[in-house]
Amino acid sequence: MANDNLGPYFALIYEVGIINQIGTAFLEARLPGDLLVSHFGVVSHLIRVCDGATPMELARAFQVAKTTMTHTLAGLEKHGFVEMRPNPGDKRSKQVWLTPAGQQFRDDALTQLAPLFEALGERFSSERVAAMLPDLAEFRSVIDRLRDEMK
Amino acid sequence: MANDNLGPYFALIYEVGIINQIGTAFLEARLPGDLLVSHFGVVSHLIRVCDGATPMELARAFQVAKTTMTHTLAGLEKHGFVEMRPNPGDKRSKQVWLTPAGQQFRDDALTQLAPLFEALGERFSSERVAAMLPDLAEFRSVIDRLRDEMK
DNA sequence: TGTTATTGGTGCGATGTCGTACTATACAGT
DNA sequence: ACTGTATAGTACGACATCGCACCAATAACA
Repeated sequence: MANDNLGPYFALIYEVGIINQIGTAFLEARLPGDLLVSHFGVVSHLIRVCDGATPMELARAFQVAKTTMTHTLAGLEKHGFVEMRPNPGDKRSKQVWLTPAGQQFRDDALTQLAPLFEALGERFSSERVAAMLPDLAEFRSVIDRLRDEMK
Repeated sequence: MANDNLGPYFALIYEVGIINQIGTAFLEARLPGDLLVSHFGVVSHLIRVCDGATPMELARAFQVAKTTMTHTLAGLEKHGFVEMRPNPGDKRSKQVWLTPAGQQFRDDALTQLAPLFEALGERFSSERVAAMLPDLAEFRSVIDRLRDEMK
């Protein structure tokens, strides 16, 4: 592959980086003071994917170091949004369970975010976004596997 | 807009976050020890877009805080990859100019990265990536403007 | 069963990023 | 010209993330 074809890959990395920056800043500006997108992400994952996940499962889901997830979970626990219980199937491990306060936090955040997505939807429809997702997800899956193989 | 349509937006943020994580880790693993993707990005920008850019232009291009760009540029300067000169048109400002060593750094990095993109290209063609770019760029542009308006 | 390698989680130090405050310069309105 | 406001860059402190080292528990295997 000649260097002339590298352009698109770098352009993708660039766009993804910028969107991530703006998106994170956008969301965090509408989240209660000391809560970050990472906190919101974990709570959402517990609701949408599976409650009672282990810290390692969460770290893998968000592709962050396990120490980072420990830190994020400690913050959520301090706010009383999650509860750490021992994992009945593995004494090394734990399970992360959402509390009612955690549910409430997510509901409130969604309410705060609603007007933002309202405005966004008028300029870039959710259908268009949905149409972009399969390719993005496949690309993510490809580099994810590539990463494991080159480990 | 009902909440059922929020899904795609969150999914996009999620995918973008993961791709950013994996992509950054991937690139950084192949960059000389203490150089980061942010350094590579700045040098690339100076080559591809415009040499002699001001720190603020760079900060805006990558959507990072200006203090972050100061830090990144200090690193590049310490390595002798860029040179800071006074901006002839504005005494508050500076200009960032690439040195031959900076050029060399970028060439070397691209060489290191080549096999990676080789492997990637076999599984996800640069044409497919190129096809994704217009929508991503437009989405980026939309949220960028939205951000300014809500400032 | 005993030994070794692997995995889940945490403590710790290093560092990248950010927000705030500050200085110097530029610009706008009078 | 003068005065208030905005902008470019930096210093500093706060903190999120990471890699490394470590321990406990599990898995692999002889």
